[in-house]
Amino acid sequence: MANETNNFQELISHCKEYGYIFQSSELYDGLAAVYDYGQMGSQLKKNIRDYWWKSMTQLQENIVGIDAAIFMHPTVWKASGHVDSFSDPMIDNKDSNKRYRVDHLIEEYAETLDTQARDSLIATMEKLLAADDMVGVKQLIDENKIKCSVSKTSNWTEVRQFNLMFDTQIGSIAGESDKIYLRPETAQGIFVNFLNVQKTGRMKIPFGIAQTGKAFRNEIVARQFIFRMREFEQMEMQFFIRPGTQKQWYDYWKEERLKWHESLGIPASKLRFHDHVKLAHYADAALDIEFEFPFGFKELEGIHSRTDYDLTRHATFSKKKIQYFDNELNEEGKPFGNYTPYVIETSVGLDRLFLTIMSLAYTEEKWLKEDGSDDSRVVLKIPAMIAPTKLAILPLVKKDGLPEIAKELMNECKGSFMCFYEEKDAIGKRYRRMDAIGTPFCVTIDHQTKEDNTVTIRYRDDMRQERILLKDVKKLVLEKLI
RNA sequence: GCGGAAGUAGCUCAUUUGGUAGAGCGGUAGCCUUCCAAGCUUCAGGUGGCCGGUUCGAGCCCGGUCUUCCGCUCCA
Repeated sequence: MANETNNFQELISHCKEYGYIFQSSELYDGLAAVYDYGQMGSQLKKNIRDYWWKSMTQLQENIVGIDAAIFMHPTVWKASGHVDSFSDPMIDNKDSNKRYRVDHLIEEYAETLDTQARDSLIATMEKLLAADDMVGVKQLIDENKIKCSVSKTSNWTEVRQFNLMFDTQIGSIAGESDKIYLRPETAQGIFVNFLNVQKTGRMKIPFGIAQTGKAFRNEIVARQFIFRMREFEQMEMQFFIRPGTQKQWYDYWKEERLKWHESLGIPASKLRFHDHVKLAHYADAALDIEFEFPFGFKELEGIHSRTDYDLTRHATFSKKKIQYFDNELNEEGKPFGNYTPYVIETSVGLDRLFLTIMSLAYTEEKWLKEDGSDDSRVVLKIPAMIAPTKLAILPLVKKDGLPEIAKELMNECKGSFMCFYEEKDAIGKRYRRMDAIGTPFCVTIDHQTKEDNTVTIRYRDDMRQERILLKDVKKLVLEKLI
């Protein structure tokens, strides 16, 4: 095509206009950083999820899937480290508008004091933080006249606790003991089920457990459309391995996952690895697979070498033994024996992958018609394999028996893939509508169909048309969906 | 969370000092039967984001609030 453009703002509008994504509760002016998937979007999202699920379970002989609940025992999040490290007390300076983590602010100030005063201050701070005494922490800042490094003033807001986990109550009596969290990651559902799956599935290491599902984070700033939402869906797999082999498996999954993204039609030039410099508390290696979004290279999937951190922590907190007996023989001819498996995690953001697919698919095309006038279209070049609607069935006119033939074809195909029937408006207009929602194939039944049982199939991406036998339509579409 | 900007029909936008809110596209129903949106006719969409204030009168002025965008901050 002569002219193609790709614009993020246009994409967002398009997603709404054609039923892909709506803002949550839009009727009530919306809810920040929460979005709903519409009639087209939910199907595309499902198709992406299904593709992932198939490639991670059905096509893998040593990976099985589970579906753990969102609600989990509160101690899970103590064991995982989220209760302690997922919340930060913050304070803002009203003059410079600079925000500080309170502990960092006080520690920085403490560095300027002599040893004795410093240790005393830090100890006081830690005591107050441990007791969640935010008023006391604020007093401590005031008493020490700690100043902002930018504005040099002590004009502070109150200390506020930003816990990234949402909580709610379970049971009929509200109280601290009933507080449960909405999971901030799906991974823990797999770790706490490690023994269940390993034993009932008679799994042998190395093996993996896959899962897709919602997770929730109370992000302070959530932006960039569905890139960072408060409620989002993860597709992740935890791969359990023998200690010492983590480097090898980390490298294996890193390459496998990159290849997988490329299999979805994502160009290699728009994907890259980004190694984490600062590692999370549980990891001994971590990287992101980044995609070049319209707003820059950002994380699409994380690959983490989580060591035995999670299983060990759950063993400690639950006071249960979480180990695996490895019957395979080592170099000395003896079984590897009992150990706590190491874990390689692959975790994709389904919503981010959705955004990736859409930002690649969204295309505005302009060209000159034969008579010299302008023509244009907006087309979603979603890979046929995951497109929400696969085939549009269009009688050229709505009389002369053409709709009857079309409906017969509809009945033949709709059991095998998503079809769309439309008999209104000029054929060109209908093609444009199908372009806009990303339907890869359109079949038009015309008067010639009645004579020789052929139809026109029209391809979305290049608008090419060819004449095929009516009876071959279903087979041809099915072939193109692989 | 802070600062800046914005919010009028599904979309893109008008409404020149405050005086009854319009158009194009899109949608609907029909005509026409045409293989790439373009003809004709019909109809339906807005308490001007929401709440309050000033005023005889507010889409327009003021305050608050919600949402979005940009920058900062944050993102175990």
